[in-house]
Amino acid sequence: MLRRQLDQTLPGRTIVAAEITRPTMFVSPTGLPLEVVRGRTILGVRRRAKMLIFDLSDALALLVHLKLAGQLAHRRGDEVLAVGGHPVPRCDAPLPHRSSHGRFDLDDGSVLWLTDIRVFARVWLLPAAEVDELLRDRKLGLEPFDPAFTRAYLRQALQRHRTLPIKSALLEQTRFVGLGNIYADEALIAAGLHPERAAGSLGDDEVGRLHGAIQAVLRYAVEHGPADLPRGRVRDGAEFPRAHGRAGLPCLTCGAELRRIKVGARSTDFCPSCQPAAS
DNA sequence: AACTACTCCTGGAGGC
DNA sequence: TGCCTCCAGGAGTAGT
Repeated sequence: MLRRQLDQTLPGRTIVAAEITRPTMFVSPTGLPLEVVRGRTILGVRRRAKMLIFDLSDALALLVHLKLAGQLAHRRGDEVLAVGGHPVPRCDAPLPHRSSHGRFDLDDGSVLWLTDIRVFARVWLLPAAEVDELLRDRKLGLEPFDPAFTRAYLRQALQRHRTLPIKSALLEQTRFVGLGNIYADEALIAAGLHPERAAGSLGDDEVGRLHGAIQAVLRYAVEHGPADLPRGRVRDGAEFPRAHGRAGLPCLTCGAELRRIKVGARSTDFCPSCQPAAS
């Protein structure tokens, strides 16, 4: 969603100034200073797993990982051209926010803002030729819409984590990528699987349900934007979030009260009725 | 190789 | 209203 928006508004724009005020947020593996992006043109915006890749002219690239609270907003004055990531600050809030730690000024007067209230987001600057190596080092698994991500692949991936809770296995990025804490909960409630089930204990039909749920959740996220709304509110007509952030509220399917537990130190919301401990 | 615990940060929510 | 405490959460790393 965010990548699609940015890939509509940014290509062709030239960076006239760039600043990242938090040193920890900027990573330059080859020592290139951020200033070298000045005068470079943005050619396109790609995505690999949870990394956004901005291809620049002169064989440079910027990589951005928003982590858990990062937000990118492309603005021209008060006009919002593109926005995505964490919901704080609100998409129509005046920028810079006090947590706006990065800005890229573009040749048409618009600005790409990076705001992160937790300061966990990272921006890498490196030669384009080294992007693949950086991504390879992260040992990322398959994209869930890769044709190779089949039910059989998922079953095999889960078998490698026999005793690990299924919720924890879904967050592991080395077999397949894209699910964070929220979407993992959403995939599990859609598949009707208890988050503490052992990953290796799923039957073929359960793996099939999970496979479909993972793709459905991520397809919805790509088309409609993040499920991350404050306090579990559900957008009018929206399918998500059905689980995450809704502990104590009634299940949208059966009306039972959703529960919150910790799985692998991660907050996990689920429906005790729709997601039984064993099937 | 699989798994757990710890770390990084600080805005915002909730308690009183 | 305002001060205080605690929670969230991706992923790298060290240790078992």
